[in-house]
Amino acid sequence: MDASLLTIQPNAPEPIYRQIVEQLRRLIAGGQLAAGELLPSVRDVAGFHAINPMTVSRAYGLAETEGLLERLRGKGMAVAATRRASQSESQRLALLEPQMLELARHARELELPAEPVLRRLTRLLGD
Amino acid sequence: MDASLLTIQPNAPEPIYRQIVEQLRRLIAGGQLAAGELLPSVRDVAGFHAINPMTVSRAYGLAETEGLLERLRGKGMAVAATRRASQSESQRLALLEPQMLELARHARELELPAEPVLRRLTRLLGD
DNA sequence: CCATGTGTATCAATACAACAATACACGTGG
DNA sequence: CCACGTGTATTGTTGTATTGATACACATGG
Repeated sequence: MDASLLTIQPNAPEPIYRQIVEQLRRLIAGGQLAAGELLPSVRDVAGFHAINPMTVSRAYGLAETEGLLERLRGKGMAVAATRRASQSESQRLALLEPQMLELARHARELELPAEPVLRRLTRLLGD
Repeated sequence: MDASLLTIQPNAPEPIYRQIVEQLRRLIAGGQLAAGELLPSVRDVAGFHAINPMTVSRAYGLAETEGLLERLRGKGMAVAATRRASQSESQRLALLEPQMLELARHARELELPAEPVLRRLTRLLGD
């Protein structure tokens, strides 16, 4: 994996270390990061995105606690071996549930019917 | 309008004052809050939701700066008269755009095809 | 007139995120 | 062997944000 594959928005309200963790969670669940695959070093990621190495380290540490990554001493961090394959579609869909719930609530507050929302999302999902 | 119509989650990462502002923006855009309608006082909202009155005041102040509300001295805050009617459907849809973009990005990271996402959202939108 | 209800200015307390600069322990690989 | 590359613990600083407690100015309305 290359450091450029991570999307980081330094100005977002979401803290950087959490952006990284949640992005890793999705990339692993979706199978874009295979089990055993080596991640870029904290210094690589920090250098590429012009952020502090300790911020990346914090993200990696949390991801390890969560069971997403594992430490290979002397090598770096790798996708945990327990993540043998990408999760089922329904499991991955469940990860989107909170966000979809919030979107539905906002649409309701805007008095928006389902149809235009779905139409716009169809385009955005590239279908 | 009644203080109970506002949904507030004190434990959410999103700060309370911003939850209020954005909710007002949508309720006004959707027409659920008509122009001229009087809002509940800061102390009413604060008391009902067990939060600090200053937090509500801050939200009201921001909403006024944004042109959503206007101050009626001695009366309280009311929906700005300039908001004569609910916005057009496309304008309201535009307010959802950032959230829909983020959802699409996450779905892509999860390698989820459009179909199951749209199917689930169709249910959530109550259609 | 004045008690009551508005919003809010002000100051303080707290928490958090990010950065900076080191230093360290460890394993790899030439 | 040993230079190098891993991640990380530590300490301190900075900036920002959120919330809270208090007191105040103002207009209403009986």
